Amino acid sequence: MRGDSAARVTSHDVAAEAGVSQATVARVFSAPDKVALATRERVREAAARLGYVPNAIARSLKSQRTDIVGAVVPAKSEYWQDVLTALSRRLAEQGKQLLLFPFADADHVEEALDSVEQYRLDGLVLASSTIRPEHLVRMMRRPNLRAVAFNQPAASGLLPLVMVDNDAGARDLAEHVVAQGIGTATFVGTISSASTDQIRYRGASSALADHGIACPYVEAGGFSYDAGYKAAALILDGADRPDAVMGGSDEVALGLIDGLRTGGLDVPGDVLVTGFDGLPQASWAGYDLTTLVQPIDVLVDATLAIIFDDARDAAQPERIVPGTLREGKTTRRGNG
Amino acid sequence: MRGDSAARVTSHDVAAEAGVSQATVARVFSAPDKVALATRERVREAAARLGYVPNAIARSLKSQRTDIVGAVVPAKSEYWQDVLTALSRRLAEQGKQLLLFPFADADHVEEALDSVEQYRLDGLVLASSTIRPEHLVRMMRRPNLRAVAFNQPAASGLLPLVMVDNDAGARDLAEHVVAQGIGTATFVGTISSASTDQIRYRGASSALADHGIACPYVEAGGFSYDAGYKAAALILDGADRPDAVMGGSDEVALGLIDGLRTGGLDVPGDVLVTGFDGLPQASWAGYDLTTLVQPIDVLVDATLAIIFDDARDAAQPERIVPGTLREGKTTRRGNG
DNA sequence: CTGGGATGTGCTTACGTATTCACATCGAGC
DNA sequence: GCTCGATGTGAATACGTAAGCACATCCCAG
Repeated sequence: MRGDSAARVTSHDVAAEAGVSQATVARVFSAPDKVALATRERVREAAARLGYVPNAIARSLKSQRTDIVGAVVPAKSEYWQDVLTALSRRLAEQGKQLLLFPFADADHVEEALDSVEQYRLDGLVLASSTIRPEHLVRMMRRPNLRAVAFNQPAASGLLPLVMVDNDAGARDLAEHVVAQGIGTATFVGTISSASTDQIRYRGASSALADHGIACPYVEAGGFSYDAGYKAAALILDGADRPDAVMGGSDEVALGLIDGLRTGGLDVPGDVLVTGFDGLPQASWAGYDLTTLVQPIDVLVDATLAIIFDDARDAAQPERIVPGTLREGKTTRRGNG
Repeated sequence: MRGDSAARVTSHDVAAEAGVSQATVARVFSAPDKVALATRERVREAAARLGYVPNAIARSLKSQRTDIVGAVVPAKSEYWQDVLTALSRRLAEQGKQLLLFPFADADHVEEALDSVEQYRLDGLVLASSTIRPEHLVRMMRRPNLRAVAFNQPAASGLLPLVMVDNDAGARDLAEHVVAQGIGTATFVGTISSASTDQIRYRGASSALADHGIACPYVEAGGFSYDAGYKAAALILDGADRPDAVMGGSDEVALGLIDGLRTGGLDVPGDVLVTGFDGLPQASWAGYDLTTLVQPIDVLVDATLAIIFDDARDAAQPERIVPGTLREGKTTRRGNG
């Protein structure tokens, strides 16, 4: 009466128990309508009695489909955690799973991709604008793997691409702060080599330029709250303090707000602040940040559509989805 | 010259290219030291030429090991996202992967577990105190699957268990606020049926009782910032406002702070607030929350040790790890 | 020289399933 | 009563790898 009674039950065992062939058992679980009702029930009962569960590994080997989508993402990031949550939820609805390949920094992407290639995934989401082009090209070359670049402008032309309209979003934010009547502005980017960062800065600075406002670029050096917090010192120490500070991401912007406030400035009284992404935290009452909200569900759906739609011969799709301006109190001048 | 040149390269192809047997190719990739140096290099070169990558699916089928650990977690939660980040990072270091089984609410756990059983995972982390005992028992019964309950006191005796010392942590927080000289307190729990919530409340209220302070329980109704924010109204509307509010989790506590401040109270001037978990956001300067920091890396290591250590016959391990009190300004009375 | 352990490689099989092919059965139409 | 299509089932095979076993070779102690 040891606990190993249920050890390793296979479709063969069920077949013996039900008095049918293994092929019939397999059909009951993968194409039930091809089996007569009476047989089907007999098999189902036998399976239940034995505690049989189909082996997904063996199925994958045979069918060449894993029902698993991989995601290569930075290990630490609020934004990507939100994306992954949405992605895995949507996959679960389709009976598929998400396999995570986190990387600590750009130098470790290589290792993550090594792992990716071993699993024969149905699809791969390449996240983070810090993944280098050579990595993208490598994934492009893998047969039978649909890789999609997510919010990664640099992938344009190399891989199917899904992203929010960073340029338009940055312009919207810039126009919004201009409408508040600012005279000077500074853009605090995340990491200047990131392609999203570049586009956002270009969009914002060019929109500001249209109104005759210059917009120097300051690099926070990371995508994090801490990077933003520290970058606030650069603003505080600067010769002339800008009327508005545009953060390259919400995380940086939230750090900026706290850094500026710690330095004695009032936000939005002394300085307006904007973010980008639309994190949940940006809506927290303590911040109520003006930001560009990414429609994550739409982006995720578009990504999965590219992975699973059978239009294999279609040209490289490129889906650019507009974001939504969220007006918070960090750009509300005065209290009236 | 179509792109399918590299389609489906197997160890047999490499064997042919290198003039050896398939077995030798397999050995080169799984036990290199069993192959003569010259042969090894010849095989490696042939593999590189053909773009061969070992098939993890086939390997798993043969070796009965997937090198994949699953995690059943609530889809939306800051805390669990932090845990998953730590877990996946540590797994990646060991060349293993994390497969995500998120569930929207307790009613959908069943479906997640159905999926879990199909993949022959090396181990499973059962998260969230909202998973019901019957689910735990079900996983306990699966052969060849090491399931570990993570921060889920209710699993005690059913499954190996790893958790922070919720009771001691809650007591520490209570003692700390008592030391600030409070006279009354209220505990705002997350969901009263959650076992962590019960232990934390009991620990806090019993420590307070030792000092003659009563501690009513209020349920926020969720694990989120929003739940905490709304619960603040209950405090504000209450007959006599407590000197201290202890949140059942950091997320709830952060919501509480903003809710109380929106209601016109000063934190910590009018009310002290504590949390529990030690989220990164709790350290943000805008909040600087006093909380109990969970040593997530330690918990994760303990979890993986249970999954991968071969002491299969050992009694159900139960690792209870102490947390650390983090003193922030939300319990710092006065400014001197 | 010879016997025996060490080393390196090939042959073969098994992991558990999905699917093709063949075959048996059955009902309907002439 | 016989043929034909439809339906249900079984036998056999393939997916790509790991590993046990057998065997050949080589080196060194006797």
